[in-house]
Amino acid sequence: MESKELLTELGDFFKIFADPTRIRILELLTEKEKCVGEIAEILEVSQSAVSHQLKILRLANVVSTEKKGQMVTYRLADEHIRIIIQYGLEHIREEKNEKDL
Amino acid sequence: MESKELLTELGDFFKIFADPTRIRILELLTEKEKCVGEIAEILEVSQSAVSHQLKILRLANVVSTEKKGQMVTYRLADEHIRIIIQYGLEHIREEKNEKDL
DNA sequence: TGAATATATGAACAGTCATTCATATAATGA
DNA sequence: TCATTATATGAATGACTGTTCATATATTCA
Repeated sequence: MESKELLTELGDFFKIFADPTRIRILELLTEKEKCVGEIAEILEVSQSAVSHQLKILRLANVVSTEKKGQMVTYRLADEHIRIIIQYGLEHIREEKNEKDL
Repeated sequence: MESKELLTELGDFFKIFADPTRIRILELLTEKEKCVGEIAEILEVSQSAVSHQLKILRLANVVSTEKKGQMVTYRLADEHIRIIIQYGLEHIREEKNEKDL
């Protein structure tokens, strides 16, 4: 059995993905890096809300940033993030299929 | 890009794992099925709190149950759950290793 | 330098959620 | 049937969190 502390950390890690705005941002970045304004426009979420969520993703080391002039580009920090999202999507798609039988 | 609705569902799915008590229960069931009382005792969480969380896991189809007399045995519903927990654990272990360099 | 654009952030508010407490339901055994 | 044991659940509460609004910071360009 893993320690309570480690499992709490694991819970915190999954918390990152447990919000519609954040996971939409991450899935969007799966395709290609994007700047804040683009993300806000594509997802139709206010610039402020996006920026707040990006900060959370940044602090969790789930995205990395690069400043180009006055714009800031965000991208996924590593391949794990992509894989976890993909696996989660597969899971709920299978769940949906099972319901349809 | 996936639909807003699907990604919100995905967020809800990850929400299941985003709580210390729930993920501790799930990780405990990774090893072997257990009844409510055992779970509460091992994790040192009140019977009521465990039962409330088990209900959430049940409704999310993440665990399944079997009643034996007055006891109710809980087990992981499918292999996906085990895999997701394992992958998440690997991720945060790697993260820890990177910090140590 | 001043205006415009891009991003970040603090405070406040509303909604969500996990635990506790008390109690209900259900099954067993005497 | 009555007491005991195992589990479930509703209400209340405190804590947490995502968005909005206003504003700050930083960069570019005229």
